[in-house]
Amino acid sequence: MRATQLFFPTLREVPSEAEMISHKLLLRGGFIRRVGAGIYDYLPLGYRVIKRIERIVREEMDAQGAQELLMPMLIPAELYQETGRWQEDVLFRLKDRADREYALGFTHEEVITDIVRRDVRSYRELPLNLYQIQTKGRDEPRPRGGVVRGREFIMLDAYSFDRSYEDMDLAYEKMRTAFSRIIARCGLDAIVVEAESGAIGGKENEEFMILADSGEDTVLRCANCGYAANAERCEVGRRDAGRPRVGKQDLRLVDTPGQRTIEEVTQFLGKRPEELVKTLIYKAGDRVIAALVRGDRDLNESKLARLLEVKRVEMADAETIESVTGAEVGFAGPIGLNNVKIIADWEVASMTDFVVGANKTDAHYVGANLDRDFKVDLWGDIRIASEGDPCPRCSGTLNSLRAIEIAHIFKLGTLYSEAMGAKFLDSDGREKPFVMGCYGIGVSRMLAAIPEVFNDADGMIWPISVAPFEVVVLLLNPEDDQQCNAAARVYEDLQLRGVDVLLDDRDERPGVKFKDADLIGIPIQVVCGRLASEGKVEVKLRAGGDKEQIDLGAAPSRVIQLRESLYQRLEEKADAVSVRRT
RNA sequence: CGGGGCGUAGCGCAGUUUGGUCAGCGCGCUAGUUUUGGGAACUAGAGGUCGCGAGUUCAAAUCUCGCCGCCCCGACCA
Repeated sequence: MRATQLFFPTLREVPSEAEMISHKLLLRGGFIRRVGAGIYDYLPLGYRVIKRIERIVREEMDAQGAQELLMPMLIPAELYQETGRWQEDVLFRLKDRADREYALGFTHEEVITDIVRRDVRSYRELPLNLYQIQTKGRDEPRPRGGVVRGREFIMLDAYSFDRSYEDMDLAYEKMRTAFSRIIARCGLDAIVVEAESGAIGGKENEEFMILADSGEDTVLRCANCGYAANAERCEVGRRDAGRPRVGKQDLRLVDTPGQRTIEEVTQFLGKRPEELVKTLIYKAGDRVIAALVRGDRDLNESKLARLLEVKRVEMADAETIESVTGAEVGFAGPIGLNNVKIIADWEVASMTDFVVGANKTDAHYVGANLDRDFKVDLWGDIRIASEGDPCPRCSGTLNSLRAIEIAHIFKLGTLYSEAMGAKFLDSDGREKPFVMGCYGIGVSRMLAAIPEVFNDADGMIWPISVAPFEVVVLLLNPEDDQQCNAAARVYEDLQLRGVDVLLDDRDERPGVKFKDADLIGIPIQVVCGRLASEGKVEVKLRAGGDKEQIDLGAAPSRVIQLRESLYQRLEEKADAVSVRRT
């Protein structure tokens, strides 16, 4: 491809819409443009990267025996209604001229299950793994970071169908391998963490996380044993619990007029947040409960819901809180709270002489102690894990890291097949629901995650496997015949040898070409400049290293050698992650 | 949905406090000349419903009200 034929509008200045590094660079490099909030164009360079990522995805999915198909993105309401997901608030809903309802597909469990329930009858047709690469629509509450979280995005979604949980586990492991290899071949290092399953459901699930300070997610990892989990899910180890020490202080009621928040109360009483116990009133199904965590901690609603064996819990409204506590919001406490169940985080068990709300407007208790002043009905791990917390698996501590979630895999079991009546006849002559798994990778998110990790002050640095071009030939002065001839020769030779090469033949000054080449991050650069008069060109890696001066005739072979070694490195990386456990 | 910020030429911004002297600057773009190893110089140009609507006023980018859009933080989230 000649640069004079290529549409890649680069920008010298960063559009003010961008905050994340990858977003700025993708805009500046002419890879993407914004159409609306969370809606983007993929310009030629960006789309080239997308296509190369998709190709890697297809190769690895096919290698694991998965088959590609394509489902609609316009989904009749009835399908989502079958499983109750028509209520999901991320759904983009629309109506046709006859007032029939549809949604844009946001994930396709119902659609794929519908395919399989119609046409798969026997265990002999299993296992089955079907995937698609498709644009999804989700009415995200807050799109972010350009193509990192769009309301429309390209995703690989795969679905496995098996006759048993054992077979599902095998399918899951295969997808785990495929995903690990895909991510490695794209040059990235992922850590696999335990996660919440959210709107997809199912029990076991893992996310593939790319470490990046700008990431939206927090991962906690134990350096000692390797346990890693999304902060939404992460368990907290229990230390020193179950043996409440006796406090020294008597219980005292103190006036705290208008002091409601932890910050206000600590300031007013001259205490630290760790000396308070927060009492949160929640609705769990039709019950109201009180949950206790240390003042500086956050409650994890998913953990609380699991402990109480309900689907979800939600904060009680002001009216409920007032009727339960007999006080205005901001003064709830466990003492004298008789008609609701009290659930406490393990950590509270080791606290003494703490501050709690008094269930009386404008008052708190100080010197509160367990058992003596109130009883806890149920203990559990109900807080959000954070930096420095004890590891739940060993004696180590957890470190907190920021990350971008690039993929998520789920063991669904029979969640969808039962809801939708998708059954097959097993070898024992019985009808059974399919045992399913589902697996997603954010393809367009990968377009952002890669330069988020690989960049420098001059721009992006694409791994060769996904680069928009493998090589760029910089013709510095298109009016110099020797330079032109050298550039044409290298360009044509590389093309003949199957290299994806861009020739910068634009009528621009050398500085512009160097800057653009660096910005768009093509991994191998060949410079045809002054040295052409001596029959030489320069070859350089974008990622760094010296410029090599090479005889014109030898240049294409040298480029191909470099190219092969770059691919080699990525292959080795993929092999390393696919043998390392699963 | 809560909090904060922004909206003036393709991009980045000044001007808004104190209404008039206000349609400006840099980059980019067009033409010409010179230039050609890290975002060239000069000359001459093109380009704007100042987000939209209503109002106040002799006069509105500037003041008032309403609306729309976008970004960031939080909530939420595959």
